[in-house]
Amino acid sequence: MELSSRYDPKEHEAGVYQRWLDSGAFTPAPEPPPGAEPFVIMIPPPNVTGVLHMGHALNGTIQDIVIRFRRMQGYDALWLPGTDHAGIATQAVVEKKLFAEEKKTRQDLGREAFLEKVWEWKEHHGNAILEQYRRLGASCDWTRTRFTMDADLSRAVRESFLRLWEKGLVYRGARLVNWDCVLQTAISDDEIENVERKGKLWYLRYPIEGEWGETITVATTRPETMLGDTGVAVHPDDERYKKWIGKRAILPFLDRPIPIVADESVDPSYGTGAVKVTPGHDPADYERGMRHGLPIVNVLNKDGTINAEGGHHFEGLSREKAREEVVQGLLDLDLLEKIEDIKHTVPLSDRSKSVVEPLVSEQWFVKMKELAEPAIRAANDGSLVFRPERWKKVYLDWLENVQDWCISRQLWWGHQIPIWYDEDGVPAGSREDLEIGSKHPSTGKPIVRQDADVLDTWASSWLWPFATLGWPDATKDLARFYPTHFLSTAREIIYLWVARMIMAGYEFMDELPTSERCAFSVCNVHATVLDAKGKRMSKSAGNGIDPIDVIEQYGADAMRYSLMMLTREGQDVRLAENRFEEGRRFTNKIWNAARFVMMKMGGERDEVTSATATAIEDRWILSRLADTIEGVTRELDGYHFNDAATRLYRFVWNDFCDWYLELVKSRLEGDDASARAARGTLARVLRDTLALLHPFTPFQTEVLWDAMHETLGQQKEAMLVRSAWPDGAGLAVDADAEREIGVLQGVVRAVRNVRAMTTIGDRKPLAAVVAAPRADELAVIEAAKERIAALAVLSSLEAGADLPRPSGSAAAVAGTIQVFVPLGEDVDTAALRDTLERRAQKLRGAIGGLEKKLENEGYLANAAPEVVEEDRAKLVEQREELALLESNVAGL
RNA sequence: GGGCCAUUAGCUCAGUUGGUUAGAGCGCCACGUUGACAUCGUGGAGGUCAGUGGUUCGAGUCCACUAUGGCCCCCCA
Repeated sequence: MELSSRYDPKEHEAGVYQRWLDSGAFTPAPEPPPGAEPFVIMIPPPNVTGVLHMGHALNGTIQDIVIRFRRMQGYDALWLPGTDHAGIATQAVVEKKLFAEEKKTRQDLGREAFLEKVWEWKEHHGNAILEQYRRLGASCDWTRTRFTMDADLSRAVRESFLRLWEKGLVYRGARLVNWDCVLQTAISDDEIENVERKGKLWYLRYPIEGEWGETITVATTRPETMLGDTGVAVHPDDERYKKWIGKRAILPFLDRPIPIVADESVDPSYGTGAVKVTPGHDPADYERGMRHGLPIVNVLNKDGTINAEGGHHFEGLSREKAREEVVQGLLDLDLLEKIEDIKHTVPLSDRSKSVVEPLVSEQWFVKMKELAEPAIRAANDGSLVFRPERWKKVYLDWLENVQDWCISRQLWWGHQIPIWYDEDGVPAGSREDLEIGSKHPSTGKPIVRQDADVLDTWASSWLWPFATLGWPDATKDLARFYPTHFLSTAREIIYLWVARMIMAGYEFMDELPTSERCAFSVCNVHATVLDAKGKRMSKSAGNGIDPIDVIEQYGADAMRYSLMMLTREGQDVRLAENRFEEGRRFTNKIWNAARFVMMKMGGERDEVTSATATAIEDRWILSRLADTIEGVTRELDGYHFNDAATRLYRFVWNDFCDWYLELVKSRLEGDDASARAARGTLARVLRDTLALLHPFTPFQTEVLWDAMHETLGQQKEAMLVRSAWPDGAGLAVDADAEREIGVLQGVVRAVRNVRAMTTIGDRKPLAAVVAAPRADELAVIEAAKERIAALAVLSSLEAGADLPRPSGSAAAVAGTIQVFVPLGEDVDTAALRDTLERRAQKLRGAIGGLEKKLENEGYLANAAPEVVEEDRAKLVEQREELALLESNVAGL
């Protein structure tokens, strides 16, 4: 195979991905291989309306690395993909489209026809984001792709709802909920964003009944809600108002007498110390109203306009208009005491960005307290581990204070609540659809309607880990792949999704032993991707980087590698587009190193192991490889992606390319034993390196894997995606080799150092003299003479224990070794002296510090003996080095 | 009000249980390269580790407080 000198991802990515698909590499074998443990990841299902953003790219890369690593390790690995129907978001998209194209609303079409439109949209556009995951290289089992509105998942949703209903954990009640007036649905607390805004505090005067001219002043940020007031509350100990407790105020405009009650919850120091009580439109007032038996008056229509309860003056006005009118009206009646400018937080709906109105309405709720208990236990007993660990606290705080979950939504797109009513409104839950007119199962009266609401989207996604495997049926997949092992997600949905999945696992997988019901055992909370200025990337801010653009420009592998180099353990990352250069440079480096190895494979080669290798550089690189395999495996086992990526980077670039390839080049020409061993070593290192890199850069390594087998004339046992993770067989860490190459590197660097400090230049061959007083080091240098000469560009190398410095030479120091290099006529010795003197000065500082430390009795008494020993040895070395440096300066 | 995270080289970030002359990549400077790679090689300059105080023989690392930036929860009618 001819490989171009640059790696061009576009040339390969699509083809490689297709070959993976064709080979079924991502799909677990029908029967698990003997002894293979399952390893399962469930993708956080993106919204069907979604477009891949950097967060997806990051999280997709993390999951793909884990699943590819486990697959190569021999696990029965499954990464199950899918999408979420995303009730509000999807309905909004289709409604918008419908209006833009046909000027129709969903009501114009009616429920059934509208839902057809949504399905139509889903069939056309619903797979876009999954296609984008493929571009990333995601090794999902696409044959198991699920959608939360699929028939089987819908059945699971219905089953779970009815089980909770039958257990009494689902109830219907009139409750204060957060109402989105634009989308006209209830939304949960978790879908609200509180935003600080400038606002006003209006002081309203309410006349006291039967006390001519007396008023009580209340302060409010929402004057229009006074139309729904059913009381005024003051603190029981507030001297100013004690006299009014038990009396009634008269609500302006409506002339409704409302009681003045005493309530501990009122803060006498805020506002006037008197609070209007609007149980229909304020959560705190709702509580107060309940305590004092105050009636609930709802003055808002579902679209946020004032209803008949608000009186004929205001009926039909929008919230904003009503506010103006109320204020003006009070002004006219001289009942507006004053207006203050304040800052306060306003609840906005995540979806519509409109101000959320608390209002009382009939909704379905799930009792959460009981469900939360096992989920709390799971985190405490280690069944569920968070990475980073600190998210455990966030998770527990929420669960320990969890509120009942408002699970109904007034939408059309979603799982309709499986409750039917007879003519008296008696509900019946049913797993099968009940026909209108059929008999109610308990009352026997005709069924007249199904509950019109649908369930919150999370009511399906909390079942994701097992509903996707066939639950409630006892399928083979469910038995084989549940519980799952690794979940990676964004921090925003720890409450919304993560906690609920854990709860659902314990609640619905009750046939399993408790210890196996935790839906997943590791929850990885990945980094948030910020832009170069440290702002969150978001569509609305327009500061996002499109991963597909990055893939087009840099390649998927480069993007993946860059992301792994940049993000560490969930620490937020600032990302500018040029950050992807790093990954591109690295993938190109790998490409060219592999290309070089293959070019040199033109002759015989021998199998080489740490035990059979003789050449020092072969022993060394095999030692480095052994260490790298061990390290990368350990880091990936611990989900330390950044550390694993960094180790690979160092190994490939520094050890292999910068040193090993340079050292081995000259041996590759002939066909002698040395050349055969060199080729064997290269082949071994390349094979294992490609395998280690594969989870990070899957496309490129697969291409090179192919090319390598072709070049080596080997029968390929499998595509890389299905090949075994390197086990280090025949490799061992070789401390002697590492030390010896260290000596060699020191001498080479010393020569390069002199060249760089002078104007000698890198190409002029030099006759170097090396003084190495230590016998072991001298032996290494003698043995590696030719290699050192090649790397340092030397015409000759004379080495001895105590060689004198040739006149007219400069010296560089590597530990106790001195390297003398002849200086040309034109070398500026003064500048050289300055540089050396600066180094000597730095070293003197270090030595001074060490000396002081070693004279310190406290240190000697308290520090670990080996630490002290190390410092002593270091001091000796540094003194020697300094002495050498000083003599060099003097000898210039 | 409560909590979490960050602050280390011009930029983006490492620095594992307290003990190296505090590191990497980019950028910068110098030198080099028609045989794997200019998406390259070699070397160099550049940091009072946000501040103050404490614990300790010893603090980038542990504790307290402060400052700046960011995030989350609960609240004020």
